[in-house]
Formats: sequence, C-alpha cells, structure tokens
Amino acid sequence: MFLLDVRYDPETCTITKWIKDSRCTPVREVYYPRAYISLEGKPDLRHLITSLPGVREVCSEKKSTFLGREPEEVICATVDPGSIYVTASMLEAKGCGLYNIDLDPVRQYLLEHCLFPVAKLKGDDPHAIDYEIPEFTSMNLSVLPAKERGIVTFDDPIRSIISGDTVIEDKDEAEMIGSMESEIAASDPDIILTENGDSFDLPYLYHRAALHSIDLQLGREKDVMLHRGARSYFSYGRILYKPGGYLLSGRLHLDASSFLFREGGLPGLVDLARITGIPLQELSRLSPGSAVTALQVNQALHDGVLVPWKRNLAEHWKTAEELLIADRGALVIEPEVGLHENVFEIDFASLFPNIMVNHNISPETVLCACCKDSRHRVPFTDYNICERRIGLIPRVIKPLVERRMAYKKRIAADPARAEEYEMKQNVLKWLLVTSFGYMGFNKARFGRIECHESITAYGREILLTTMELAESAGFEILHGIVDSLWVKGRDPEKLCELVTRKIGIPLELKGEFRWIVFLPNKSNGTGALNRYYGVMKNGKLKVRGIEMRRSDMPRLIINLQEAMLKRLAEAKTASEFYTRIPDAIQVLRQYTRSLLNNEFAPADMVFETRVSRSWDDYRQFNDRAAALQQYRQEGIEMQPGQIVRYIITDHRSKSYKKRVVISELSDENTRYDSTKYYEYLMRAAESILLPFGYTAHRLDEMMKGKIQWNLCEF
DNA sequence: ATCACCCGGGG
DNA sequence: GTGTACGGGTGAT
Repeated sequence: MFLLDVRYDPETCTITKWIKDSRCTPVREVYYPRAYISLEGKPDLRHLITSLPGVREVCSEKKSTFLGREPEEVICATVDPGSIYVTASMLEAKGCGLYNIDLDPVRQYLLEHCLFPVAKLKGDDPHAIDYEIPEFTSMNLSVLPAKERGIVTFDDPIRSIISGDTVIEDKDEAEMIGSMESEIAASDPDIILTENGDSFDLPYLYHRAALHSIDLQLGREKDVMLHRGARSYFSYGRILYKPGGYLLSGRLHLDASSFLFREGGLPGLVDLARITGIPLQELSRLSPGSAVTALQVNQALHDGVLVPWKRNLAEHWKTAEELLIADRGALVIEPEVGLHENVFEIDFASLFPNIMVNHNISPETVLCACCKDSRHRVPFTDYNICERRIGLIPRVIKPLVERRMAYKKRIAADPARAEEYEMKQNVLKWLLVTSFGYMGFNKARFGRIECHESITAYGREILLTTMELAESAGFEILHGIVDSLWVKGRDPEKLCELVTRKIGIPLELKGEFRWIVFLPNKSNGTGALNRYYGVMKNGKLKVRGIEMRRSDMPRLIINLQEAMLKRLAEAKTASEFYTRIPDAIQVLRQYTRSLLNNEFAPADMVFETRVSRSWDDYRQFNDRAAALQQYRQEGIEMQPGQIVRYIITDHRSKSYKKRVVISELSDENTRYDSTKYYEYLMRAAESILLPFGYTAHRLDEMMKGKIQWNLCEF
C-alpha cells in the first residue's frame, strides 16, 4: 500500500490522496494551508486579521522570520487559498511581514502529516536509501496524425493510437478514441508514459476528442487539468520553451522527454519525490533548481524558519560592474595549443557542493553579524563565515552528497540493481550542480551573491594549491579550468591522494590520454578554454567545444568531424598522429565531392536551433528569422524557446522563402546551398586541423587542387 | 568594427 | 516559477 499521488483543489479546499493497494482509490480531506504574519510592532492589527476574507483560525506561534534570526512571536492563520493573495496584499500594504504565502498546499500538507509521495503508508522514511520502489503498472501512449508530409496541426485527424501493446487504427476517429479509453480503463495503469505528451499527444487527443463531443478521460477520475500554461522562460542564459503540463487524476502522466525523467528515469524521480515531497507528475516537469529550492524550503520549515513571500530581496546585490571585478580572478590556465602526448586529466568530484559543505557557506553564515572576527575567512575577499552554527545550505547539501556517494557505492556493490542506482545518483548529481548556480540567482529563495563569490573564491584557491602541489611533484601543467587540470608527469594517483588529503575534497584521476590536441581560438590563435580532442588509453575519443558537440549543427558536419577524428584516433602516438593528417584530409575530400554532386540527403543538412524571440522581434534577418517567417506562413507561430529546423537553400537571399526551407516542407527535391555547406565543411575541418597549419582557406585551395600535398606542411 | 544571436557543461 | 557569466563562433549591419 503506497501513496501514488496527492492533489489539492483550491476551489473546494480538498486534499485528495490516491492510495494504491490492490486497487487505487482516492481519500479526501478538507485542508487549509497556514500563512504567517509578523506584525512588526503593530499589535492593533491582530483583530483586523480575523476579519479579513478567507481567514479561518488565528493563533500565535514562535518562529524565525529570517535565516539565522531568533524565533519571535508571529501570527499563524489558516486561510482559504482562494483569498490568500488578496488578504496577504492587504496586510502587506499595512506594513506586515508575510510568510509561507506561496508554498504549495500539497507540500505543506505532506510535511505536516509526515507523509511523502510514493511512501509506504506504514513505517517508511523519506531519507531511507534502501527502500522498495513499488510495482507501478505502466502504459505507453502515443498518437499519430494522418499526414504524410508538411506541418502537422491539430486539424489533421488521427491516423493511429498506440496504447500499450495495442495499435488502434483503420477506424473512425471517434471510435479510435473510444477504443483507447476502454483500453486504458481495462488495463487501469498507474502511469501513462508518453514521449512529448505535454507538447503534442495529449493536447492533440483532447482537441480531437472535443471535436466529436467526447469528454475524454485518461485519469482514474474526470478532472484532467492543465498543470500550467505553455510559456517561455529564461534559464541557463537562454530562453527555453516549456509546454503546459497535462496532469491526470489518480494516474500519473509522465512525459519521457522531460529533463528529470531523461536523466533519472522512474527510479530517479521516485527518489527525488520522496526527499523533496513533490508529487511525481509535478516533479517530473520541474527543473533541478526547483527541486533544490524545495529541499531548502523543507529544511527551513523543519527548522522553524518562515519563508518570505515574494522573492528574496537581499540587502546588497552587486551591480554588473562590481560582479565583473569579483569574478576577474577566475582561475583558468590557458591551454598550450597543439598536440601533447601522455597527458592526465584530474578533476575534483563535486567541487562546489563540497566547498559549500566544508566551508559552511550559506546566506546566513557568510558575513554573519555574530562572528565578525571569525577565524574562517573567504580567500581573496576576507568575508567572515559564522563559527557558531551550520548554515541552511550545507545542511541541505551534505545529506545530498552523502546520498549520492551511497548510491555510487551500491552501483559497484550490487550489479543487479546497478542501473537503478545509476539513475538515482545521476539525478542527485544534477541537484548538486545547480545548487551552486542558484546561489547567484537573484530570484532564488535562499540565494545570496556573496555566497556565489565565496564559492568561486575557494575554488580558485583550491585549484591554485593543487597546481602548486602538482608542480612541486614534478608535473607540467598544460591546462586547467574550474575543477580540472591536464598534466604531464609520473604517478598521478599519488598526486591525487596527496591533494585529496590536503584539501579534503576528492581529486580523481579522470583519464589518461595517449595524446590530446588543445585547439586555438580561431580569431586570435590563443588557447581556447574548452576546445580539444584526444584519445584515452582505452581508445575512447574525448571531444569538447567543436561543431560536432553542438546540437544546432547538421548531421553532415557532425559526420564529417566524426569521420576525420576516427582516422586520427587510429594513431597511438604523436608521431603516428602526424601521419594520419592526410587521411583526415582525404575524408574531407570525399565529403566535398559528395556535397558538390548533391549526394547528401536533406535530413543530413538540417540546422536545428532554439529561437530566442518571435518572428517579428528579430532585429537581424538571418536563417532563424527566415525559418520563423516560413513557419508563420504555414500557420505556425513559434514561441521563443521553441526549436526550428531548416535547410539553407540560398544563404545570400533576402527572401525568407528562398533563403531556407523549414525541414517539414523539405523533400527529396530540395536543393541545398552547396556553396554555404561547402564553407561549413571547410570550417569544421579547420576546427580540427588549425594547430597544424590548415586554415579553411588553405583546405579550400587543396580541395580545388590549387595546392599539392607536398606544399602543406606545419 | 560592432552588434546580434546561438551553444556549451556531465556521463 | 525559478542557473550566471562567459568564451567561442558565425553572421548582419
């Protein structure tokens, strides 16, 4: 017996717990979330609160209103979620402090009742590492529209529906939908698994059903609801598009294309749902950053710390200019361009999370008021760090690091379940990675820019120390960045041991390269920080930064670089490497010939890129703008963050119809712009061979037979 | 020359 | 409702 899902209906103020036993049944309960109000020395307001809309019960409690602050008397009110924002705004206008206003009622309920998603209802602990993942029954669902070519829209009727092992087709559309519904009702799965179900299959199905006046039900109860509307948002320095989520009642719709599902699968999601308290359907649609925030909020609530309404407006956010100065010391060792033999790569494991834990970095501990003379000072900045208490962030991160390590150990120790543990540790890795960036994010609940700075400062100091240790152990340092070093020398394991002992964070030997090529910056020839390729001792290629690593590049370019590198990778030594260069150039020659003979399939020529704005917001007319206008012509309004696919047909054309063809409209007769693709081929080859004297220009001349082999030297 | 615009990371 | 800042490349103006 376990808790499959929990939902809250703000209209009726009802919690619904879906409990899976031999059957899956809803258990309902009326629940009002709690809000907290600090009067800030205006006791006369107390009576007012009881009379405000939606307020039910009022009492006093002792809570901390800010991280690191002593508990004080505040007012706790249970409030109708329907009127909470109105009430909160009124009190805010009167100068009150408002807390726990926008917490998810489901999470509040679960925390108050010591429950969590996927819990066994008796004797289960959310922090347990060894627990049983229940046997979910699952069904795959996908819908195919009847359209051979061109852009699919919701106006195209359904061709077929695949639900589980059944293919429903060759029937009237309404009948197909009906068959699917009975199929789902009969097998009664706990999970409906789709690929892109949020962005296509489910909205499409509901739309088609509505046309036949069918009130579609995919859940175990009516009430299918939209999790959130589709939206574009800014993340990771770029605009991303997120379709609205389609959530079901009593049944979990999981979209396998969502980030957390891809990275962790069902085991990773279940693990995360248990520790964050976020139900699976919502959780699968969140970013790792949101999951980290959830853990921080849980910890705060557990500690009796209230969560301020609205975002964290810390006293002092640095201007862009100040930030630049603080970051100026970022430690990077410019790589030595060219070919190197027998190189070791050594990396710190989870450097930033370990720094946060080891150095107690948290918004309330960095520059705390209570330990101005603390012995703990942040390098390069002289910020003091609290000596009296361990901060919220380390208390959240430490168990995460330990949990991940425990899973990593089990991968080796328990091969039968290795895959499951791998997925769990992988999700946790993402939480740890984002926990750092979140510190510098000015909308983070518990972020603070000084924490961000402190972490990078410690990082710099650690890498510097490591370099000194390496150099005094006789190593030559070829390249270094953030948490990694590339070195030449003897006995790297011993070095790792030494550094691990001195620093207290594991330094690991990541790999040994037979040879590695650090690539130059194409514009100024200096070492580029993250462009290299090399072959490890086990024969595996490692490539970073060049075209083949980019998701927007056509298959053609990726194939070319893969083929060229495959030739080079046959070399076991540096001197063998040089003899393979002509082979690599021969590959380029073949590609060039095929290209000019129009032998490549349109599918190999497609650029795939995420647009940052809508068609009329582009200030420059480029390939993306042309593609967007073409989509629009076809009746599709692409939103910022959505992905467009196009083939370049006439790069110099000013006409959006001539310049590119969006891939949905391309066919075997599409004529690509061979001049432009030729240019891309030369440049991609240049990316690989530039350190050896082959520029795109020179390669071009070689292809055209203007230069003979013996003239090309380096 | 300068600005616009897109991508990466880890495994 | 939730990652920054930056390096790198290419293309438009």
